[in-house]
Amino acid sequence: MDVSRWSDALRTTRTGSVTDDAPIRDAAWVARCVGRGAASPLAAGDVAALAETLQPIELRAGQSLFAPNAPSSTGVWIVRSGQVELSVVTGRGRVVVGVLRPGDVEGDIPLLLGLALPYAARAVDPVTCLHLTSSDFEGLLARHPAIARRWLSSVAQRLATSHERLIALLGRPLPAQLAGLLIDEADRDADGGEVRLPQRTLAAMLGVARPSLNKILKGFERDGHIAVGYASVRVLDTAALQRIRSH
Amino acid sequence: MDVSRWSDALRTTRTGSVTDDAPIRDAAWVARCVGRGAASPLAAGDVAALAETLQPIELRAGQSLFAPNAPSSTGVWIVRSGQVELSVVTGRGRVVVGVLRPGDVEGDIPLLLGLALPYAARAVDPVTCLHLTSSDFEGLLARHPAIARRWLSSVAQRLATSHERLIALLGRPLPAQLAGLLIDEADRDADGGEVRLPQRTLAAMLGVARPSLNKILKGFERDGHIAVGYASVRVLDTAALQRIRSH
DNA sequence: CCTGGACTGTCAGCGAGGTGACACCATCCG
DNA sequence: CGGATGGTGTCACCTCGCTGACAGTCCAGG
Repeated sequence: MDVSRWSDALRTTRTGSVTDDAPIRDAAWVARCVGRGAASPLAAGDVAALAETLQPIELRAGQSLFAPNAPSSTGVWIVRSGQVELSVVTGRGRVVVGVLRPGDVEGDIPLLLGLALPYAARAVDPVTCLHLTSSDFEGLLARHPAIARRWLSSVAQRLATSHERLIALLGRPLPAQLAGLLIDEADRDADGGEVRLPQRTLAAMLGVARPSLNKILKGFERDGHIAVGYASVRVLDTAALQRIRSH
Repeated sequence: MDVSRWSDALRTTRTGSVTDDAPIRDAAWVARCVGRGAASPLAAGDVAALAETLQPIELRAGQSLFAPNAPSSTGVWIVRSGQVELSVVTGRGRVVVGVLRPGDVEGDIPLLLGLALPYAARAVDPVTCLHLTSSDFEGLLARHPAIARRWLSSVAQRLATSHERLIALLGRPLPAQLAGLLIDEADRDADGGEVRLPQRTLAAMLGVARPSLNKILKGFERDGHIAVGYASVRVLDTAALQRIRSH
């Protein structure tokens, strides 16, 4: 069990060089990733303000970003590399709400609403995050309307994804659910089509027992739709999975 | 089957009186309902701009607001009274994504993202909506930062609700799911504790067969936790349901 | 190189929930 | 007032996925 706090994490220092442009590169990357760009382009000033406030943080595999129902907010996290698992322990075992990939944002909703998140965040593998403190985030939103507008797109996107997930889970047989999950996760993967998560986690994402999931997985593998490896699934035939997804 | 378009609906006219203050009342109501007020209070000018653009629309029970995957957006809907059901027909029957109550907003996400909604919206009972056209909505966001900020809170709230719903559904036995659903829906009800939806709809909200749901419902009724009526469930013992919800 | 911890593969038995069908009741509307 | 529509209550049968367990496999760290 990992009870480490984010404050234990290595907060990388950048005092080495006056001409270090890493902050600007990070800010530009965030500007590309968060929300839809077309709606509201960010001006140079917006990106510069981001660059000033973003703090890179490195996390080891297994380390936790925040605990469930943490009373005070820990600020806003933007994943730069690696995977972060959002999970809840319920009556019957663990449930995974989602897995953050590079470009994903977390921690802004509790700030906007003044509520605590019901789930915990844990690094699945070594992770680099960009971090905003609560006050920096509020300052950015208040002083940079373009950023606020982009953030609106970002949250809207997450809401649409969450709705799609609900639809994909409700009242569908397990093979259809799993096919949908594999398609979505493989699609979000950086290099094409590999889902690097243990079956235990995949099962928790569907709220399902691991043996049940394993049975379906092996079935897919026998039919040549996927290749199952150690803590990894590679999608070979997306079209076939799409057929299965629609029952 | 109802194939009516929203344009068929009665668009109530308000040309009768010069001193008609209904638009202002509606706008003030929207200002109270959409997003968290504390974060960003709306100025008189913001409310006035809302009042100018909000168009009241009446819908009969069963009428549809928009079809699934409608290519062009139909604008933003804010429910003033009545209930609107959001549903998808999947491989195995119908699934209800959510039910809109007074104060709920729909149709803004496709505008913000340029995507179509995968589900259909249908009035469950007679409904009054306030409607914003796409361009009016975009104008409001662009020219009124306070409204944009409030809208951000509104979308964030919906995202938090959607996450909670995922957690409440994943890997939980049906009685726990149903108890959670009844608590949430009764809580959102205007007068305390009655859920005015047919069992068919409740079943579709959980992605479950109606007989299964009926069995659990009757069990709850036998134990005195709820009273089951015609197209309605009254919650009598919230504490008992909460106990069941947590498995 | 070896050992511990985590992940995978599989099984038999069981119970929750799906299926399809049918009788009955409430409400609405002509 | 009487029929149409749609909601409720219930059943027998059967499938799917859960339970708990155990053996095999991978791999990081000492």
